[in-house]
Amino acid sequence: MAKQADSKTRSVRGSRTGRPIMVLLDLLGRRWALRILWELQDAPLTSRALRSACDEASPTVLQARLTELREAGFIELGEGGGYGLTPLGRELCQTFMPLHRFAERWHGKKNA
Amino acid sequence: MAKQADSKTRSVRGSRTGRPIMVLLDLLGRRWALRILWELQDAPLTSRALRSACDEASPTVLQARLTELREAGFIELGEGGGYGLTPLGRELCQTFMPLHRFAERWHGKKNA
DNA sequence: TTCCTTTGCTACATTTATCGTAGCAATACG
DNA sequence: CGTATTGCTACGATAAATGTAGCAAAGGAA
Repeated sequence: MAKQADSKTRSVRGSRTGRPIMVLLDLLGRRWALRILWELQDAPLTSRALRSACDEASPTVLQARLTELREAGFIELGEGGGYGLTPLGRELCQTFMPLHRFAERWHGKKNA
Repeated sequence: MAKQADSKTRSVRGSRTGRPIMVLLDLLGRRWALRILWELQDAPLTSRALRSACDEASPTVLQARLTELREAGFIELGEGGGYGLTPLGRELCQTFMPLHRFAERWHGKKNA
């Protein structure tokens, strides 16, 4: 019931050095990855609720990102269903929290 | 000598709400976007040096990201050539700095 | 001038990623 | 049984990224 691309054979894509920061930047630089983490900050969401939160992004990509982020240890699938951040994932999101304030100021400057 | 896609007609892609944070997450969630900002942190780089720093990514995408990040006001093309962060871009990078430490710890936990 | 190098940037064909719609199996309720 | 959820997948169409090659402009030498 799973495809679950082999994380050993799958190349890192865009980061041939293997340096952790590059691997991370590459992983987070995929479509919807940052957004997914962002949407899970407040509370766990079911796959379908997450899809709604992400502007009805196609389930194909969402599922792909979900699998990747799960393999990375940032999110997990709860027992009663629904995706949530792991402690590690929560740490990661803390790093991006200031981004919100930045985005607001940035938007202001653009329309200045 | 430029194409410079019209930033008024181009849709936001993946963020139909228009909320600044979503626009930002979408912009940064494109291939090589985060990496480019990261590589420019230390010092300005020429387009070719940047390409080398980014594992020889294709100049097509790099040029696309460069244009987008420039329109966003995060980077700029210096007079004597070479791309560098704007003050705003530097602020943005400050947000991602802690990511480096996180990446190291993350890599450690993965191979635990 | 001519030659050589480097700059930012582009063309084009191929490959990969994502989209959008539909639907599956499993589970749970009635 | 039906009906509604859950996570997840198939598949054809479209958009994005790759890899190789090359352009025009600018700056040195000679």
